[in-house]
Amino acid sequence: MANELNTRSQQILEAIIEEHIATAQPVGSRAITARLAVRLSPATVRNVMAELEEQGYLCSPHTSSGRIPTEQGYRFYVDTLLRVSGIGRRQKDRIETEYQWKGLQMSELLRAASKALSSMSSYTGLVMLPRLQKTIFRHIEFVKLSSSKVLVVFVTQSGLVQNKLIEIDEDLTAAELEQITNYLNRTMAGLSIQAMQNQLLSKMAREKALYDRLLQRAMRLSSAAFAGDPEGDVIIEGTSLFLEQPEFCDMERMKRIFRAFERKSVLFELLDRGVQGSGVQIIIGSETEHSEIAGCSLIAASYSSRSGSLGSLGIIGPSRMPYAKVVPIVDYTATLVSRLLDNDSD
Amino acid sequence: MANELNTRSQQILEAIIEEHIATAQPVGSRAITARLAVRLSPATVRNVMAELEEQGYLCSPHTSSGRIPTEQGYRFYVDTLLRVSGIGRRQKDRIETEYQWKGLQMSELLRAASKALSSMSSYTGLVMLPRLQKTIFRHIEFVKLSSSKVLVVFVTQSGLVQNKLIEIDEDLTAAELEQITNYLNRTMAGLSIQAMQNQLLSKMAREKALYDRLLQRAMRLSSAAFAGDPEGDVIIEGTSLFLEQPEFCDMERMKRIFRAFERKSVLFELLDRGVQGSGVQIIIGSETEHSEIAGCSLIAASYSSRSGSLGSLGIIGPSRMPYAKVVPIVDYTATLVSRLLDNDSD
DNA sequence: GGTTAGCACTCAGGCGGCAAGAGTGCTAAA
DNA sequence: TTTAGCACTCTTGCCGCCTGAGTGCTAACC
Repeated sequence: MANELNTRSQQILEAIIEEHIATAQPVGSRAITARLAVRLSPATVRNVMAELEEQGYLCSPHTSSGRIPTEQGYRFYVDTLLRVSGIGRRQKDRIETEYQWKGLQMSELLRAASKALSSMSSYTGLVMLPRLQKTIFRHIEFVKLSSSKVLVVFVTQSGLVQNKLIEIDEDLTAAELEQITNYLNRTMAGLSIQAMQNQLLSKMAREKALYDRLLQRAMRLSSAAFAGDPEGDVIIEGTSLFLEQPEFCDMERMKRIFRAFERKSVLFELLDRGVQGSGVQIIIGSETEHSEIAGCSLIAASYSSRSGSLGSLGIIGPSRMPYAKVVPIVDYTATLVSRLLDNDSD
Repeated sequence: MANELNTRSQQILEAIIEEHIATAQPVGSRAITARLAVRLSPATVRNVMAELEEQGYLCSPHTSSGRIPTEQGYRFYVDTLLRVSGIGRRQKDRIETEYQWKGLQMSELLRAASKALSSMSSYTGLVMLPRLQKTIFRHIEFVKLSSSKVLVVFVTQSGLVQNKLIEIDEDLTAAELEQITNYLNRTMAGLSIQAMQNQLLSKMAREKALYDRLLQRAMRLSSAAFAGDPEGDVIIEGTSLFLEQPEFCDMERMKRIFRAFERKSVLFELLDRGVQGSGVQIIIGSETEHSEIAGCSLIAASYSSRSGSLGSLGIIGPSRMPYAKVVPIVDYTATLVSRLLDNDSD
């Protein structure tokens, strides 16, 4: 099978996909002739469509209805036909002015980003919280709440604030806590949480009978503080927009999707894939490898701060999605978030 | 119109409502005769049903289909027919063992409660976060992040941890911050956040030209810290369960409900009504005064800690809801949460 | 007077047939 | 290689029909 598509086939495929994106209906040969720059008869278009179906780019829901793109079709479209322009000035302005970005804590900033993604794109916005493990330690503080409870607050380089309640079995004076605080802040600043944990553990192992009682306590306290990094969280906004999509009028499918949203782990895993890569990543349909969200696509881009890549954000919607419109939104939001986090981290 | 219902009418109304709750279908006279303890003919039941319709407790979707309860019907059922038993041992055990309740911070605890409510009831679980204003101040801590940024962490009596980033225009040394911290913790402990704010404001006004420069700074810093209590948040779990309800097969309605969930303010307002009251409150249909969630009912109970009522929690679902099963779940969860918060606050 | 049997009536929902419309595949001509 | 023409397919909406569930009413019954 000659898998090369000539220019005309590509143009027709593009027209079909864009028409389908616009109408959500199977598209017939006639509609394409109207869309195409060159003048072609429906019959010719039909011949090409038959080829495209042969080659797996299209399929028809039943004999004699129009064609709809397959996943392979979308993939080809996204990879080679899609021309992504930069984001428009007006959209850029809208993102920047419609949301309050300044003076937010990281978690609020990320929520605002998710909302912005959703409302700008009319799809569901997703932002994964940074994996704590990978973030850079900046500051720790212990707040004694009672004789057996201590609140640990730590702040990462990029401004993520995490707090955790830990139980202690021995009473510590405020002065001792302060000493421990100072020790940790002095020795651990600049390390990633992961490196810090490793260091703490190895120190504890190495110096089992730790001569310095205070140090010993510091070790124990802080390793308790960092134990159990909560599994990745995802901020989801605009789920109701999913219900707007005509292709999800099937309640059963809708239920599966919403259940996946609730569990979040699926979405986290998908977004996590986008963290490494640069630029906008597009995952189409079964490429997600999760049948719950069959027929959905995810557009993701990673955001970072000076200290490196932190996580990724994006949107999820039906595979029939106006990629040309949506990709710049995701792209710009990611860079905006990165920029804001950089500003915040000093 | 003699609005008094005699015993038999009540029994029949009860049977109709319970049958409808079980089947989600309009119920006919025949089905009722089977359900009823006393032996009655369908014709008799029909007569009574006609009366009940006359009086506004029932209505029929169209001539010659069974009857369904009106809101007034549900209201009567809930007020006078419903016999709520205590929670069963098995359910109690399930709530307590299926979730990790110990050693959680308040926000995690409340999320666990929302999940538990949802999974126990098979409806959507709701928990409102305490209004910060009403909670009792316990401890404040300032963490200096840079020359212009300070992280304020404060803890309430019941263990709610709140942090906020504030910008400062003058540099403060660590020692100064500590002095301010100590001052605030000493003078403000035990006050409600609201009282504290008032006190701060009045102090600032009274002593405009404050002689003590440090005190002046303390005032400014802390009033910035407490400014802008975020409007009430609600933890929602199990929204996908809403899709399971046969009465919401209508996409339009579903969309409206999900939009309300996203905005949260509607739910917060409803839960807030439940804060004052004691015991379980039931809000049915249009009593919610929000058309977006027409046909829904909310079951709520307030939770509290030693320092007083904090907020409320509950579930939301279609008005056709097994109240007898659901009310004890909400009730028990509220007392469980209250108990756990009490344990935590020492 | 309350209760019941009987009966006519109503209405939703399912099913089959029918026509229209959209779209295809194929063939033959340009 | 493209196109016009044509037969064919399949969905969709519509109409009418029937069935079943359920009602309201009336008249008989206890």
